[in-house]
Amino acid sequence: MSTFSKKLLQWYNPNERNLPWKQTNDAYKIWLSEIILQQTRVAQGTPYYLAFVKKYPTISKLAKAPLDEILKLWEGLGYYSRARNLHQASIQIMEKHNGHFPNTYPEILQLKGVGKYTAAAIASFAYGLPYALVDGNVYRVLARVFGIEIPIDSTLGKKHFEEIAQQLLDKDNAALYNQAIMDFGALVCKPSNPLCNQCPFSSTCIALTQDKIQHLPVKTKKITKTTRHFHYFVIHNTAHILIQQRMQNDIWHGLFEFPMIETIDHTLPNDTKSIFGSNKKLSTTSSFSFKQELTHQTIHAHFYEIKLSSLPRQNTVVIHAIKRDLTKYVFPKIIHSYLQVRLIYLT
DNA sequence: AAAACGGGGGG
DNA sequence: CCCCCAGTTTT
Repeated sequence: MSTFSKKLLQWYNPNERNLPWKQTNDAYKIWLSEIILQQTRVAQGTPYYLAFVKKYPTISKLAKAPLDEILKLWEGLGYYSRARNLHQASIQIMEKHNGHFPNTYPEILQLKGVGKYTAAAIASFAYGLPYALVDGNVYRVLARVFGIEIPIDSTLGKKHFEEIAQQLLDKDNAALYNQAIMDFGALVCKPSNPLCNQCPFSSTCIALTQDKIQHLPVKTKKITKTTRHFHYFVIHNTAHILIQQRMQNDIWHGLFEFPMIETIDHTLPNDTKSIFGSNKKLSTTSSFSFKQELTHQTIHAHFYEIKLSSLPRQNTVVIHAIKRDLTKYVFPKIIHSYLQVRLIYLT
């Protein structure tokens, strides 16, 4: 066992986080937790994990559930393809593995939504298999302790970190080691203001001794943010309201929204009014605007409430939703925010 | 190899 | 305002 592993496990013993998914050896629950926690903070994911385990205690229950129901429980968590993959993978397991969660790394890796990180996590946590996982914590801890300056978002960097991680792994205690390095990254070797005075590696840490903590790990890609304006037409009569489902190749695939147009700024095109003919209630300025910050874009949503005596016909795209049933549909956060404020006035 | 994919928290 | 979070899939 490497000195690094030894020190890490010594730190872990009295300092480990007590998290719900650590209390089980059930590969299904571990898988569930790992999918939920992808690019998601523990505090944000935990209530979703508890809700999913409660509603779908077994792989079979999850596989039998309709996708809509799973998406509804996922609502608000983001990266909704994770919920679709979760559903697909559960069916995969029922059909190809006879309902038993696969217990080898290559088989686990085949599951939809499971990449190298998640496969290593499940393989080690559920079955004690000797696969070192590499997540954001691992990149940070290794980059700092060993002073690795290869960019973590490069192909070469990823490969390099995976090799180092696998080398350092305590293969007889893979689960413990993998848990330990993540807890250590989350509690001590934090992205900003790491607790170097409590760190067992402080005497040898390259980042600390060479004052490179802010500089490590190295990332090269810069995020470009675009601004988008969505104009939503909240068209309703006494009992119904028009909604439609978002298509793929854009954010919020499969989620619902109101009929809309997208423009380059906050103003509605002049000809928009003609779409609604003589309707006087459509103002060219919205009554309600909400902003949503995403990683790669800023979404401005403008809502125009239009009450009609009779609604345009339903078609393959637009659905006449019953107002009272509106909460059964899955909406993006920004629509949800709007509905929280306005639903009571619309019904 | 790069871009897309949500939402929230921290500095 | 920018970065990060128990990353994976698509382009």
